[in-house]
Amino acid sequence: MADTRPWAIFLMGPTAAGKTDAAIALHERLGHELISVDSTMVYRGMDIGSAKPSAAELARAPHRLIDIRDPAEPFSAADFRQDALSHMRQISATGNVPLLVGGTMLYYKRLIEGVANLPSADAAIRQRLEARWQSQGLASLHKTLAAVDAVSAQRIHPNDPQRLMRALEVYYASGRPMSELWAEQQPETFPWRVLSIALAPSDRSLLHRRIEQRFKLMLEQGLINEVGALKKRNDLHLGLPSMKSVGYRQVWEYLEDSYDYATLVERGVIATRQLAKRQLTWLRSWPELTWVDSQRSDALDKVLKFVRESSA
RNA sequence: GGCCAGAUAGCUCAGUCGGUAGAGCAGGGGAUUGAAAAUCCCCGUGUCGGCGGUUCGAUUCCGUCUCUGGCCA
Repeated sequence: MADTRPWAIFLMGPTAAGKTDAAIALHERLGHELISVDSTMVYRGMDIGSAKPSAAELARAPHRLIDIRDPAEPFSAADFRQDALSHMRQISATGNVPLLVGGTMLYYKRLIEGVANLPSADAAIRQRLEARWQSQGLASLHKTLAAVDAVSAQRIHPNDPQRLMRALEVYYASGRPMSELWAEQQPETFPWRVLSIALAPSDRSLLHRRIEQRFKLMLEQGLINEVGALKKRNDLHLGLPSMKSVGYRQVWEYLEDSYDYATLVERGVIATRQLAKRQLTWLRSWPELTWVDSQRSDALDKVLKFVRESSA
């Protein structure tokens, strides 16, 4: 039976591979409407370090889900899913094609596969768990989890504070083990036919060079002032997801005199390389993915041609 | 020029009372359900600076040379 679902395009790839330029080209040439899939570009005032499209670019090619949160506010994969689905429905209803572009791979994953019916983050519970971690150690958290949710305790590594605390948070907030709530999640058919494209350089050392150039460019463009302004607000701190972002965290530490300028450059570049590596790990196992080598001079044409032919 | 301290993994260094060596960082691979640009797991052969000597055996001890710091002239 023919697949009658509307098309959606996922334009994925590691940081610094040229996704934004390709998305703008697709918007201008084929009329696709853009939805950002990026956990850092959602924050207002975080422009340079997140490599957010410029105001001029956004005017030419509007991106949804950019600048939708203050850096002090939380944003989650579940929030993303809800927002993205709503925008995708709107776009498809007008007969247009939603083009999702960005490098936050978990967001794509949860968008397609759905999320379990879990309680959302609870600051009070997290604070309590954090305090217990500090006073009694991680092993104690793992032991507690094993008592209330053996399945999750088995799955989560005892050294992984974030996931241990999340599993316990779910238990305390809902009174039920996270593994049970996961098991109740209904498998669903994603209401779009997805064309997945990975834009990435075939040569890792080239990606590393681009990452270094781009981080230095961000510093020239005023990244330190950008972070300085956020720091001056006094309500932000390194514990927030926004301030843990690549580049922001390192500049923050530099501004606190944790290290000198040369070290800032080194750490920023390293953190970005490691991010790119994790993004590539996601991509390698992504089903039905078409790779386009971003270092080819005709990479943009390749993407356009592929999209035109595949989703016609 | 003299004296002293170094020279070991891509980097910083530990170590071998003589039996060919291991941490951190970097790098690579993987996981990934309301923090995900986060968080976590796995992966360590390298003329132990060169050349001689002693020794069954030298990266380790001795000599010498080279280089790099520091101090003295």
